[in-house]
Amino acid sequence: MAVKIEDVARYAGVSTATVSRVLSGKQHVSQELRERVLAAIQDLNYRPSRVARSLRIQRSSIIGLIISDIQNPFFTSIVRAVEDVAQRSGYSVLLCNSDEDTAKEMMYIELMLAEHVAGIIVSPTDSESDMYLRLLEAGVPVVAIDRRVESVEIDTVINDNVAAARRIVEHLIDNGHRRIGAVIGVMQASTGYERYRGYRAALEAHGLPVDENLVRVGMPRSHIGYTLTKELLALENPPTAIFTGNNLLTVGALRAIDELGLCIPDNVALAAFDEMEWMFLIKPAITVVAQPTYEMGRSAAELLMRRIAEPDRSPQQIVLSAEIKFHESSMGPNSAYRKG
Amino acid sequence: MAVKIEDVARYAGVSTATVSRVLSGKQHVSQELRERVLAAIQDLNYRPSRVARSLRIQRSSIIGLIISDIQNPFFTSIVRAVEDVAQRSGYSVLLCNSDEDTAKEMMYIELMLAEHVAGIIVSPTDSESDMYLRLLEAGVPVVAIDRRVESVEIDTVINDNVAAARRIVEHLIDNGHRRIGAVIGVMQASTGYERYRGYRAALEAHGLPVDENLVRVGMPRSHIGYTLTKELLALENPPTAIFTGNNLLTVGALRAIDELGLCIPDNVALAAFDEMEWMFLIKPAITVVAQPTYEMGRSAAELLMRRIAEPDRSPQQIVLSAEIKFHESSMGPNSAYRKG
DNA sequence: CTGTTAGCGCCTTCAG
DNA sequence: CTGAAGGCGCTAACAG
Repeated sequence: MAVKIEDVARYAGVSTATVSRVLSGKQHVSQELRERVLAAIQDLNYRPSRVARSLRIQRSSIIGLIISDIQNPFFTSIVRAVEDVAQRSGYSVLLCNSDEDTAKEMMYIELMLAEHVAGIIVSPTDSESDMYLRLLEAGVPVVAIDRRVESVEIDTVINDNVAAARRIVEHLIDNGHRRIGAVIGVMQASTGYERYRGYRAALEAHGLPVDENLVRVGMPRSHIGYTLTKELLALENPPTAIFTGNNLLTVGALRAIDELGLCIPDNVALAAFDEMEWMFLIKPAITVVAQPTYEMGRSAAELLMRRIAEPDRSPQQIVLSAEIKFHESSMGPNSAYRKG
Repeated sequence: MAVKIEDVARYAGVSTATVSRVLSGKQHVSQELRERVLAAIQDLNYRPSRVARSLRIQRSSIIGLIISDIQNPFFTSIVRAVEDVAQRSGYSVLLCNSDEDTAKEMMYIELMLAEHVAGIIVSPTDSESDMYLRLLEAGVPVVAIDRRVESVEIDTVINDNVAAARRIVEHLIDNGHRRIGAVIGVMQASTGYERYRGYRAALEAHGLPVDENLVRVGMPRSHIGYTLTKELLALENPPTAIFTGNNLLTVGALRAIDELGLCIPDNVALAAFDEMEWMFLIKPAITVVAQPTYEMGRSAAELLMRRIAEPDRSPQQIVLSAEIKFHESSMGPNSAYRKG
């Protein structure tokens, strides 16, 4: 091992500068020398040290990605998208899980600065932190994803949760539902609150009353979804349709409905925020909001690449819209979907 | 920006060596100087460059993780586990998706060597490649995860697929099933083949015939699972139970069963390899093999840490066993689960 | 215990 | 178009 640029230069009978120039391809090198160098690289199986390069040019070929938890299916697509884009542009991805912990997130940011990363994509834990200001001052391109940062103007890519929730609830309304329940995530995360707002907006736009008794809020865990759904369906006058605002809540809702021996959508319709479309695969009768998570990651990564290439542009906010998916047949009046 | 060790040294009135020693904590520094240095670090907000350090010591604080696809739920837990362990030991994780593509995997390995990573965890695409031999020769610790490498003796952490598949099929047999179908992943990946072997072993151990007509093999995609399951259930003499060897295949199988209006487990029992236990959450009547994916990742990462600390030990194979999960009620002697 | 010094491997002016 | 030479920021001998 340890074949370095100097070895290649000596082997090819040129200077290290020439080898470097051939490698970068930025400057002209005579045909002959170029070939000799290329041959030498081949012969010696030379692999330029990215570490040395990073030190020299004061920037690594790594981009940092900070999310709250890779085990959250929502983020896996984002990670994948970021990796795809990064790879295509010659960058690698350093992955960190912040667990919604501000201190951890700060630590990781410090780490990335120490690694001289070319840029950072972060799903911010704290919308008010001044951490991001310091990052910008450090001159590192940063893109926020999925959530807004209030304290600083920063490049951001988010999903239009309000509109998506509104559209899916309107879809239920269009199919004749008048009593629509909601099982949604706690409101402290902006996403939960925004989806609740979308739900309300849909009802109000259609002149339907908002019955707070039909709205159940809880931590996004499947057993919570199960309990809340059972509560809704046990009401004297239960909803004919339920909107679930989160993947895990949907899992629980499905179990509850199954257990009660009810059919979807004949006995009760279900419309869900579903990052993975897994629920949809299993029960096509469910209407889902397919969040453009991959798109979000791609968009964020591409924006970051642009910022790395040309910094000092004014920050940009990209708002993506989600897609509603459902089986035509399963929502019509004569749906044949049966329970076994 | 750009506050370096020299600045700290000057500010504290010491040499860079002293600062370095304080930082590493490896050597003794007088109380007074140590405090002056610490204060200087604080005052100047000094952040040591990991890049320079990596170049100097010829090894970065990064470990590489190569999996086929982070979007595969099986790998997300592994990634998370690796990240947890790495972080605890002061390392970061460089994540790469090989997409089961040998060329891509090789490229990533090259990349990691260029980044001077401290070690690599890889889910090998090709069990016969000599790529890993070259890695070992390069002196970089490597741990294979989830799949074996045949060509080289290498540290490995895998799941006992044969035993797990066998046990879950035996569980079906214990509950009275005699005609058990299998929907499993293609055999080129060691996991698919091993699960098939486990299936056979269970049948043979109980003196049951292996009817190859009841074994369907395909790519691990949900629509394939759907088709294969439909095929099985359309047989003149269909199986009373089905073993699915992969998460996505299970998704498809569930849809097929649902669509045919069949109940689990009354009409047809389902036993599945299920990394996420999602199927289980949705339909508790399914018996699942809960693979210890997080454990696998943790185990692999810890092994790697050990190898980084003390290389030149003879390779080790760690085989983890999976856990069978099912609802007592649905499997008990009086349960509807029993056949006939 | 502390300071001096010589690189780690590469890029990039600056001369030629 | 090419080569020589000086760091990038840090660590690890080696002296003192």
